[in-house]
Amino acid sequence: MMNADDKPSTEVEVIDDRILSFFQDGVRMIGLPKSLGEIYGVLYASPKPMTMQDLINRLGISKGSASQGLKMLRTLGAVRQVDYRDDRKTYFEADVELKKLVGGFIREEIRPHLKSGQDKLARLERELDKVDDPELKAFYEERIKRLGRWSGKANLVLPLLQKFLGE
Amino acid sequence: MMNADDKPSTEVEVIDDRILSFFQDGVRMIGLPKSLGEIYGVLYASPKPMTMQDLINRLGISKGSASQGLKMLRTLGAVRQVDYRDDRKTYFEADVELKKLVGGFIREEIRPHLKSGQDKLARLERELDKVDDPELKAFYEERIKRLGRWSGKANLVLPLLQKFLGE
DNA sequence: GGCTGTGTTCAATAATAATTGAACCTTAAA
DNA sequence: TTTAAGGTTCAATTATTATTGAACACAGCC
Repeated sequence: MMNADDKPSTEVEVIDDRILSFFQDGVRMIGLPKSLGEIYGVLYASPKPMTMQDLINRLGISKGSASQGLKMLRTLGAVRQVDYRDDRKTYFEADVELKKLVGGFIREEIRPHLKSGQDKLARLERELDKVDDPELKAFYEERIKRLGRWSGKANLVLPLLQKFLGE
Repeated sequence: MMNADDKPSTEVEVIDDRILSFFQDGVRMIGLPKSLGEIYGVLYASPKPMTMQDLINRLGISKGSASQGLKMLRTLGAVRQVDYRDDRKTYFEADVELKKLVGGFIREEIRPHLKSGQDKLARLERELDKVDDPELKAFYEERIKRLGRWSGKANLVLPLLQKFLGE
C-alpha cells in the first residue's frame, strides 16, 4: 500500500497511496487478490505509462507477482500495453473506462460460473425423472425450476448492467 | 458436498448433492465461504425444516461451523428460524426469494464497502488542494472525479438491480 | 442443587489462496 | 555466440481465511 520503503513523503505520494487503498478495497469486494488492486491503483494514479520494474519498485512486490498481476489485469481489460519511448521495455497504463472494467469482470469471472451452474441445472433436470415419490418429485421440481429462473434472470441482468454502467 | 459418510445411495441423495454443489459454486462466485453454500444448499433441498444437528450429520461439519454458518445466513436473510414441532430445538428453513437473498447480500457485503470507499474519496478531494503543480493537479482532479462517478453509478444501480431481480 | 441437551464463542489449527524466487525463454546488443 | 535485460512460469513458501473443538451459557428436567 505504501511505497516500497513505507515512507510516503511528498503530497503526491500521499494521494497515490490513498488511491491505491481505494482500489485495494475495491478488488477485495469483488473477490480479486489485493495485489491486482494495488497494481491497478498505481497505474490509475500515474500520469505516465509505467514498466513492470516501476511497479516492482513502487509496491515492493516480486517480479513474478507483477508479471502475473499485469497478465490478469490485461485479460480483464483493465490495463493495456502502450507504445511509449523506444525501449525494449513494455509500458502499461490503466484503462479507466468503467464499461471496460465491468465488461471484463463479467466476461472473465461471472459468465464462466454462470455457465457451469446452468450445465449443472440441466443435469439435475434429467436426474429428476428417476424420483418415484410424486410429492417429493413435485417439491424438487419447484426448487429446480426456481434455480432456472434465477439463472435466467442473471443472464438478463448482466447485459443491462453493462449497458447502464457504460454510457 | 456428500453425506457425512460419502456414500450417496438413494436417488434423492444424488439430487441433494447436485443442488449442494450448485450452491457451493454459487457462493464462491460472490466470495462467501463454501460452508455457507453447503448449509444453504441442504436447506434449499429439504422439504422439511432442519435442526443444526441435522446439518452437522448431513455435512459432517462441526457444531461451531454450523452455528456460525447459520448465523451468517440469518443475517443475510437467506435462512430463517421456523416453528416446527414443540421441541427445544430450533428449526431452520431456506428463504428462497431471490429478492431477499440479493437484498441481504447487497446490504451486508456491498454497501459497507461502498460506503468506506466514498469516505476515502471525500478525504482524497480535500488532499487535492495541497498539490501545487497545476498540470498534475488537473490530472488527479480528473481521476478522482471519475472515481466519484463510479461510486455514484454503483449507488444508482444497486436499488435497480434489487428491483429487477425482485418481481 | 446437579445433570443433560441445545446453542454460542473464540483461540488454536487446518485448509486455501496469494506471493515469491529460481529456472527458464526470448531478443537484442556486444 | 556470448551476455544481459526483460519477461514468464510454476513449485515452494507465506499469508490469509475458514473450520474446529473445548469452554462456556442457558434452560428445562430429575
